[in-house]
Amino acid sequence: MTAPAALTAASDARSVEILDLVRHAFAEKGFDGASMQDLARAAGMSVGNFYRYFPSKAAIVEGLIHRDLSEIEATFAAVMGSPDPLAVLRATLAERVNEDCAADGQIWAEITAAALRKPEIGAVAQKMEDEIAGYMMAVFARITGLSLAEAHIRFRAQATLIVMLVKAAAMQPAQEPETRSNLSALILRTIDRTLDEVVASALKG
Amino acid sequence: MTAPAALTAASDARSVEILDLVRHAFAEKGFDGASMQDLARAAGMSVGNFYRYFPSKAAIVEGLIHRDLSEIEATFAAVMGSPDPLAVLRATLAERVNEDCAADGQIWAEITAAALRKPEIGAVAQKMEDEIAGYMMAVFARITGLSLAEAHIRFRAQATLIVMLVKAAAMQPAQEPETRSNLSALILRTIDRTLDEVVASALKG
DNA sequence: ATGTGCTGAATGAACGTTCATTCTCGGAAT
DNA sequence: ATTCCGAGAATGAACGTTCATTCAGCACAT
Repeated sequence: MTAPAALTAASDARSVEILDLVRHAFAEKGFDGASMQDLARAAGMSVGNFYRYFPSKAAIVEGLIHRDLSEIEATFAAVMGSPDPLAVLRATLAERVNEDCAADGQIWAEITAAALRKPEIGAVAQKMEDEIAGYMMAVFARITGLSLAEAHIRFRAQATLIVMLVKAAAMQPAQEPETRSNLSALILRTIDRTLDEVVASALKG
Repeated sequence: MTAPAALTAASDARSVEILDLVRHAFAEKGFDGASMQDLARAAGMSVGNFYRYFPSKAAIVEGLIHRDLSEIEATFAAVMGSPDPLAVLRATLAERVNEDCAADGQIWAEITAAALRKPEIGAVAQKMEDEIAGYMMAVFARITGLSLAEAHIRFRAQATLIVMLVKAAAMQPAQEPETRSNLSALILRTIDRTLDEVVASALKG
């Protein structure tokens, strides 16, 4: 039983490598715009071999989403593991909003559009956003001392808004540095206010 | 000279009709996903004739953007023309955030993605967002009594954030009605707070 | 007859996907 | 030490489809 397991593990590791190589090409040309030939070339292999790792184009998008999700999962694990989760959450969000990652924005824009268009991708993307909101609400529960269920009832909108803001910030096109930094600052202030509201609402209610 | 002008005018009117017919098909299949055959069928005409109105796919996207922009222009004209611009602006934004127009969200997602990918579309989209922000800043100048130039310096980020929030709200996927209305309410509260900040900042400084 | 507006079949390129084939190479047999 | 084997990695040509774009020809008004 070790042989097949090892094989799958090796293949999975390779898939992750391929996803990293392919990501840029996908972001640049879009879901329908990037051909399998393009993607195979980006991965440094032939078309046929490429199909051994991803049986379809949609599978690549799903792979990219899962990869992003597992990164975010790790981030939230760090947040939850820290002694001051709220501060770490704030810092993490600040970093994400301030970093000028055009590539991430491009691919998120593609995924957002594809999610609204193709139901199979929409389902995966929806699940991802739900899980992120779930992590965020878990942090809220931890901060406020409320139960997870209570936090889900009270703070779902806040969690969704924050995710939405981070996504929207990443999808913003390139601008003059000053304009951009003013906007980033305002977005961060908005996020901070929303977090303040979560804390305050818990103290009151 | 009247003949060509009339022809162009008639052709422009027809183009607008076609854009309305085509919009839905474009939103459903995306920029690369929608074929010229699809679009011609949606417009109720032959492929060849369709090319007489739009010589390329990018031209259609530009047309859609211009059409949206002129609608928004009219909306802002109404805002500026009213005796209480701030109240009308608030009401207009509330309406836009609450209306569940999945079609608009889909096409905005497509345009956002295409804008990040194709520079020619990005330029047009950027110009559109700049103009919208410009209208909003004009409203801010009117409300606060500041000069247009001063409003541009002070409130560009606020204007951009509000546009961003409205766009993001439209691009949100379908959800349970309660979740959705909670989110809409929070987004509106965030917009209102941003507008409050504009007013307050003007009183202070 | 002449001009005009429109059609939809034709064209060649490019698409996603498949598959017959070749290459690579670690270890079993000699 | 040499040969051979087989399994999985990799190839790229081929398939049927669909794409954007063009244009010869039709109907109809003048």
